[in-house]
Amino acid sequence: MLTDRQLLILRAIIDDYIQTAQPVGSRTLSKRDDLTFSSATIRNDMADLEDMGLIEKPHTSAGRIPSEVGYRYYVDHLVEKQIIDERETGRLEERLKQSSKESEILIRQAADLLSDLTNYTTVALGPNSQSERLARVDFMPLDERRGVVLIVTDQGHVEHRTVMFESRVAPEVIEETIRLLNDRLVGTAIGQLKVRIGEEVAKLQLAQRQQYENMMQLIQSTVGIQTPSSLYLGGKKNIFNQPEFQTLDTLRPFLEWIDEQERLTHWLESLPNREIYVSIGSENGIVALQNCSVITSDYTLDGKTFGTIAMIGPTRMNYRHGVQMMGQIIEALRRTKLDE
Amino acid sequence: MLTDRQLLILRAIIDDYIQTAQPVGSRTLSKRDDLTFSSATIRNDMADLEDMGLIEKPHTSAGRIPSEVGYRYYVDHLVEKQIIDERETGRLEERLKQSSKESEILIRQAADLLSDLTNYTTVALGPNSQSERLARVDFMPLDERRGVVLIVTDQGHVEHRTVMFESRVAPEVIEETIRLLNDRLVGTAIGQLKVRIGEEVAKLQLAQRQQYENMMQLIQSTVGIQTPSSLYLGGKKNIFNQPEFQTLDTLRPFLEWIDEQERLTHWLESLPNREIYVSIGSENGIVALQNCSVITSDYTLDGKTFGTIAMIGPTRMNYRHGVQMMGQIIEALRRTKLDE
DNA sequence: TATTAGCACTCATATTTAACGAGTGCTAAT
DNA sequence: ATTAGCACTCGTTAAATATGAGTGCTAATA
Repeated sequence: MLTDRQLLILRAIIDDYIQTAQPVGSRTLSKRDDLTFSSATIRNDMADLEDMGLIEKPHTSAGRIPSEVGYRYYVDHLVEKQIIDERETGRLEERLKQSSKESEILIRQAADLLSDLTNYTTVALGPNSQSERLARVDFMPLDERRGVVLIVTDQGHVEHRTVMFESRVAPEVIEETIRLLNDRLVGTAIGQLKVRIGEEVAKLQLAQRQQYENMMQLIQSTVGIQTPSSLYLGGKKNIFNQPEFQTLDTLRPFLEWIDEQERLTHWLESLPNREIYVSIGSENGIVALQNCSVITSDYTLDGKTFGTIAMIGPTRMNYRHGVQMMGQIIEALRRTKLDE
Repeated sequence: MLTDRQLLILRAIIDDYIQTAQPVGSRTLSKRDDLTFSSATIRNDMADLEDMGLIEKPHTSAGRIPSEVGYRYYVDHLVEKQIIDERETGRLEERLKQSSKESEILIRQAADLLSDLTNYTTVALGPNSQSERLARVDFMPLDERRGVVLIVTDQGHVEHRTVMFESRVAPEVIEETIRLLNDRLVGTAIGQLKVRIGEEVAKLQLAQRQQYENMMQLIQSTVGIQTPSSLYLGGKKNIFNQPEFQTLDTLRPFLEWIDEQERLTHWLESLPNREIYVSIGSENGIVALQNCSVITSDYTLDGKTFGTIAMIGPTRMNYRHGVQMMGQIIEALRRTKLDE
């Protein structure tokens, strides 16, 4: 168990280190207004904190830096649950409102806003259309042999794909197929469409089947291709200002990792669904991010579940401010109305 | 005017420097099989080449490196017009064919291929939809107050935008408006749509105008937003392997510049239309690219004018190979059929 | 018993100095 | 016209040294 003084010292070390990125020595601490003890006393406590694994020294004659365990303790015990600052949230909401009504643009704006506020890099993942429901299917012929299949979801997202016929298909067959699909499949989750179309084909009478099977299968193959959820990266440049990323050895893995859109998407999708969650250093299990911490959260837009947003900074990130800002943005997004 | 020997030496210096990234000394050159002269002789010619501004020395006791003027001379006089290697082009065509029939994906694939072949970074700009022509407009109601406007171009590109009504609009009015637009505007360049809709509104009879004006203006406002041409970046990582980008001072401006999608698009769009063009060092006028050379070219896909592709590497890039590969890729794209 | 002053010791970083060697330019010989 | 020879330049590397921030321990103090 930590004494009050040790707690005070731990907190001071982390706060100081977060600001300066330099190991913190006992003498520096003793000069702080909130620490009235001599450097020797502080040294003794520091030795204890080190024994407990909360802080460590880069080498004998340096000051101490927080260990990952230390950060964990700090985040869990010393970062007070933030209360939403109404004025600030209102201001953010206002800025979001001004940008656009399009959800896509709103998300981008939110990511940019968050990285501006914190000076860290932000990744925002849009809604995964797989879970949305079919509102309508339509088909537009382009010429004799090509056409566009349109899929509209209940959330107003539209996807389209150009298809090519093997041979000419009668317009009536197309029309009838589309009508059939609309009749039977509206309300189906997009992710299930492929299977459901297969089922519908199986249900067809033999006579119908010959007519519609080709067309249906064509559509089936197009909806099978899942469009990746939209991904947006904000404030990528910010990393250049972090002292721990001033060398290529650290910078390169980070940049290479963050540029791999697909992997990034999977990673965000695989995060456990929760409100704000902080992952410290190697906790995230990603080699390229071993010196980074991540604050993630699912967010809702206009009250509806939407996607995931993540803030990535060095392990030595300002957790207090980061968590606070993340909370504000999420709240602002939640309050933003898409229509009015 | 350059003597034959000076030409030989200039070429050797540049070839050598392109490979090693190290200043080239007279003794190194004299050991080459194609240079039979003594180091002293070479030194004399080097001094002349330096007087002419074709090469320069980083400091007194280093070898020589090519100047921008030198590279220019090299590219203009010493890089022979490449002849398309049929076998190689065929192989590239094959690899493109395998990836997809979707133009978007083909372009990405081409960019990736080009950067793999050269180890430089590639930027590809897709077609600018502004110049394509309207094939069809359609509207899909989502609910009482929202709907999706769909715009299909003659090239098969589809764009969609969600619109919100101020008040309820009768389905017949919507239908009629769409019919009107399709009747009158099919074939119009997308870039002109906004103006043309305005003209059509003006032509309406007073009675009609009251009915349709709102709806038309709503559509007008959506087509006014121009979607940016699709941009694709390939082989961004390659820059990390270039010795001239091993320091943050050089790396950072490059990465910051290349990540600015909008600026990149404008830059590519502003390039003069031509076949293969080489811009050396500061010639491109971009501060962040002052140590880079760029090989650009417009390309056609399936014979149709399509977009622009650019290859960015250090000034010390392998121009011969770069130009050759660019030629091959462009030819392969030209031959690729979109439908069959 | 808890705190603090004092001091020897450690070790990364900065500074200085010296040695090295790749490359040049010039001169004189071929 | 070409080349061998040589003094000179200057960036790079390595070793030697100095600096100083910070620690751990011990003994004095409240």
